[in-house]
Amino acid sequence: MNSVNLKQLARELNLSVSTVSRALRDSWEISTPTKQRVFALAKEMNFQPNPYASSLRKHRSRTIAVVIPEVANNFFALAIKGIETVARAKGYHVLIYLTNEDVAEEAAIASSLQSGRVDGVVLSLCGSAQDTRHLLELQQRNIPMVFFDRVSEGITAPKVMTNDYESGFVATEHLIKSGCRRLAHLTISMCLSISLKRQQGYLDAMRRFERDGGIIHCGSDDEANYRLIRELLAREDRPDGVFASVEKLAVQVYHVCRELGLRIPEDVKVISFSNLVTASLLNPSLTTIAQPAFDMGKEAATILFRRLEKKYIVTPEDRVMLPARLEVRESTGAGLSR
Amino acid sequence: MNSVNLKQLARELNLSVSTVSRALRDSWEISTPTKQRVFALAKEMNFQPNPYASSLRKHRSRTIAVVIPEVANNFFALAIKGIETVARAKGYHVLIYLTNEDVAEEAAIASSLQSGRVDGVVLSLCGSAQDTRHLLELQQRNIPMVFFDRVSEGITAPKVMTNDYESGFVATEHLIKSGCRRLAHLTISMCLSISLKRQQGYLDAMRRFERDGGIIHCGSDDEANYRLIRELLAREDRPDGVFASVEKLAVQVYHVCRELGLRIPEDVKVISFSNLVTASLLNPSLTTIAQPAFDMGKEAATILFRRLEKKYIVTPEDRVMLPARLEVRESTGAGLSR
DNA sequence: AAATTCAACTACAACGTTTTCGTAAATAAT
DNA sequence: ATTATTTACGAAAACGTTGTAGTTGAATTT
Repeated sequence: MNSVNLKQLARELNLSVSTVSRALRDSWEISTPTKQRVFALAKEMNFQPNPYASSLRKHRSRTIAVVIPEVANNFFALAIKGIETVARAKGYHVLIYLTNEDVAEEAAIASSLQSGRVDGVVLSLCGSAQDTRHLLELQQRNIPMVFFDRVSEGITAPKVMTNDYESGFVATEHLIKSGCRRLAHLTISMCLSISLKRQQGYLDAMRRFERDGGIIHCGSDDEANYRLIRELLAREDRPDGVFASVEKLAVQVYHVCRELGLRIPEDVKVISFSNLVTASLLNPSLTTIAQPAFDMGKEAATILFRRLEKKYIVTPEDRVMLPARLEVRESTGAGLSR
Repeated sequence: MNSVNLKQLARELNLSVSTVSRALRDSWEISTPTKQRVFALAKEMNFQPNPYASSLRKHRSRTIAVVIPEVANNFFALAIKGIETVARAKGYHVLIYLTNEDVAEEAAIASSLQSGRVDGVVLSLCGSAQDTRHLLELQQRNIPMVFFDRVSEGITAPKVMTNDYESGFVATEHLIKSGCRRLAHLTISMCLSISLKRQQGYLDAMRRFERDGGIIHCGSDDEANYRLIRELLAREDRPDGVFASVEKLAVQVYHVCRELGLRIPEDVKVISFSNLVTASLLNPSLTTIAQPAFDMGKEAATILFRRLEKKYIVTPEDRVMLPARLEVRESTGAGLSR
């Protein structure tokens, strides 16, 4: 426990508690010599104001929450880094909550955040069935929220996202232009707007270039996903191009291809949304759509702080779009020389 | 703001604030019918106790801090997941702080934690020069700490670590038995005990098997590291076996080898401490020493909570050792068939 | 019948800050 | 010289919860 408090400082200095408090906040009501005495003693006694007393009194915690589906994923890890960087620069603290892609956990977390523990929330939705009541309740408590990447269309709040539709289109187009005839799209959720947009980009590109192909609906169970992908690639009429909406699925495609003896890119071309640092070192290197994860985190946090400082008014159509980048590599046929 | 509080509940129920408080904590002093009335109304009004008032009064925040060098790294990401899992199960909240491998930032964070904001800290040291005064100060404030992976030898606190010396020895031995004659060890810090232990394992294995080789001291500047590694591998008498102490450096070895046209494992064999999920998919797949990151996080958090519940007495030599696993893959010559 | 115990509640202070409202002395304005 | 203003501080009331120390009225014991 930190036991040095204002009262002790005040006693030692023959001042009142309020004077010491004001002096420490550099109030103009306090004379310079007094301030100096207070600062000196506070430093000497290593005074640290009790954040809970302060939060209680001021109704502000200088703390935000980050709610994400998982952390062992370079995208979210980088986003956290972006958020934490901005937050610490602003003197805020960052609480982290993992939903593990489970809407029930997400709801429990949202509910616990109604207590006023945090001044605001940065979040990315989980992929399981989206009932957003728990988030609406948070919003009704006037706790500002900012979404990033996996946004909710049903909630009026700032959203930081990538150009998912275009990226889905471009990814598909790239597969087609690399010579694929039968495609498959591996998606992670039918509830997330980003998934639907990527999927729509895929479908539109397919129609535009008159190709065939289906959509495989994967979930959060890795083993089930593996079986689905294996089944897909073991079929007689297997696709010769696979577009994975998240890197986890692309990794599984690689494993399945190894197991089935399929060559990438000769037999199957692969492209994926991904922020893997090792994409270029994979065998073969993986063509990716890389999102600016760190910047998305930074941007989301920046918007949140602007809201907290009341310098920001939320409009219904309030979104920032940070574009993803296509990085062409061997898995779609580039530089086949080995 | 959450404006429904005990006072409002009490007024509504014609009870005193203290009775409502006790009823909600299910005290035996309150009759069952009263409790039921209180519970019912609390639920109806969606009452959430103010955590800051409670923390102020009880001198306990039900919050812990996790202080780590970085998050965009599978080891730390998994450790966070382990910590968060245990913490949430215990009803605790997790604050996250990134030191970015900078001891000054680490000190600033430690200092801010002296305020009593958290009940305890789980931490892994940064790799830059270790002056641990800031941590000792935290300890003097009676804030329990538990180290994991990058522990401090100078501080009496529980430590969760891997068998770094043995792993360093085994990794080196594995390179030697794979046919390497000239080795090199890439280390990240001369201040971290884990680095020194891995290095000592390397040195002892070298002496034991009578091989030559040096140690390259890398830092936190990626570009400088790249130059160091490039210089090492461009030399006439370059090593034919490289043991990287962290995955970041192994990835750079791969890049340098590409650039220089060196073949792995034919020209250079590579082994690294790493938790990369894609280790087996790299070109060639990377032989790793994998640490049980998730379990280390869980274990560290578990110990911390035992301390917080006073069910734990710290002894000077208080450490849990979770063994790392050697995963042999192509980068050290296994299964050369492609 | 008086004293004791007990069950079920209430009053109030405390936790450490911040903020509102004063107030005394010093200075300036009239 | 009197009043107004300014400067520099203090007293006390919040913030919402919890713990200690009562206070009832009823049940039990003596």
